[in-house]
Amino acid sequence: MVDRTSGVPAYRQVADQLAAQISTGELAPGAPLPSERELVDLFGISRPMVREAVKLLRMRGLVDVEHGRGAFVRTPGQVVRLSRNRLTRAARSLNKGAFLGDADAAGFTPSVSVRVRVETADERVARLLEIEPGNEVLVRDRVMSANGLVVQLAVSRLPRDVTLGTALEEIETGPGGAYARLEQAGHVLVHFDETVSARMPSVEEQAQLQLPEAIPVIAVTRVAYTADRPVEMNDMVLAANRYELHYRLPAE
Amino acid sequence: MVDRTSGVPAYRQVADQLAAQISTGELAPGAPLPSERELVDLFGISRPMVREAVKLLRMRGLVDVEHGRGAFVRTPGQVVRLSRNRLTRAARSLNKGAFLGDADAAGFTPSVSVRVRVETADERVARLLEIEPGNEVLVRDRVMSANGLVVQLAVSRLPRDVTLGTALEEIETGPGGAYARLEQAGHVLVHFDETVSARMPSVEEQAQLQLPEAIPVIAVTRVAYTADRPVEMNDMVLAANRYELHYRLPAE
DNA sequence: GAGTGGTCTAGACCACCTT
DNA sequence: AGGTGGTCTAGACCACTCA
Repeated sequence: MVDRTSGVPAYRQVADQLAAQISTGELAPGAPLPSERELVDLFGISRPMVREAVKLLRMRGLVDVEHGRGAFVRTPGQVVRLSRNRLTRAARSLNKGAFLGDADAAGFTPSVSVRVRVETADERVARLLEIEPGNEVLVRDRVMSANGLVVQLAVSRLPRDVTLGTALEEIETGPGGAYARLEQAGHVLVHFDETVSARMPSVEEQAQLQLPEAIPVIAVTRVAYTADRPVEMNDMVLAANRYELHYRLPAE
Repeated sequence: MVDRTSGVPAYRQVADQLAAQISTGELAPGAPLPSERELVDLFGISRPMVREAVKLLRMRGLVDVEHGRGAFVRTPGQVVRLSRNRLTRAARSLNKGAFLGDADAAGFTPSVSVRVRVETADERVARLLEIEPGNEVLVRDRVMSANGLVVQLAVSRLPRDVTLGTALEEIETGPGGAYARLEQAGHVLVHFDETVSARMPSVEEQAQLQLPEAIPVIAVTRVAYTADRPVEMNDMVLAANRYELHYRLPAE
């Protein structure tokens, strides 16, 4: 029953009580919440207010609702740690690209679908690749899956003059991946810049990554540099409930 | 007016139409949405359904609602880029710690409130610091503000044997910050490990960081290592609408 | 005081899942 | 068939903001 004198909205009281039961384990992961009609009777409030309470729990990521079945305490998924320092040449030469390498390490069956196209650089792309807006860039649009589940989206862009006449314009870049082809073409990589941010997914990303509610995405933009200039940028989008990023920094 | 035959819920149609107007700029950042009663008349649906539509826009981060005033298109804030490679010794010796250094770079007035206490290590802390669970750790709990606004939470923990009898147990660690004191005490830092993840904030974090709706936090756990062993771990929580992290990785 | 969003009721019917 | 959640109505009153 809710306390009508406290000034706290009834639906918040219900949400808080259920949240407390979840955090104590009284409602364990996977366990069903009482049905909405049951909560109506239990707390003596109307169904719209019960639904408001459940919606709060959904937004906090505590509960998943299945139409026709019920509401269930969310079970935390397993997090994969991505070591970003794996981009180094030694590690690269061993495998066919960063993602397939991670697959070996984490023990899942990877698959990648690639689309290749040519675009003209917009303001942001031009700035990151240090070229003129409107210049041609090769775009490699990739959807990475693990065990059939989409887990990562990546779009990489390269100045067209770097890719012309190389396997980088093909679907299959060959052994060692895109970076190997770049170095083969004389573009020796010196360092990478990675910019990491987080945000809520767009509706398209949420659908593609099959994200539960209240799960943000990690957006990583990586730029690969030779001694002279940037030769590739890569926009990655990862489900934050499945990934964490790991960096090792020297104290120098 | 909504299309009753499409099968798409009325509140979604309203949300999508408003979202479209926002993305085209017809409703510019800062502009007020029509009031709920106006939307009732405009679309011919009930107020609960109008509110459902507006709630969707809030959850997508498109709109901020102010009680008694109205709903307004959200204005994107300015993002501060944190260069993580600034932890290197050369950069460190120039300033009084990472946060105060960032303040200089970004041109804001910083302030830090610190609380110091002693705890016993739980399972996670023990694992990261490579000590026994139950061992004493010194905890430095910090709230960082810029221009009076809380922008960062940080909790760092150090094995007690490292801090005993040093300024690390004081509120003020002195010039160069905590890392300078560590090295002064003979703990020469060799490298840092940073693990980056993202999630929705807890209710406390949301309040403390004054986060708008639908803004995740970036959680960074940094561990500082000497040649022998870890000597500090630092759990940082950043508002994802205000920060991005930048890492530079050598291609080796 | 008039307008705004916030809370709340008591229903109705639909869509989905299970047995 | 009988349970679940999803959509929807037509009201009411409260809390906040601004002129």
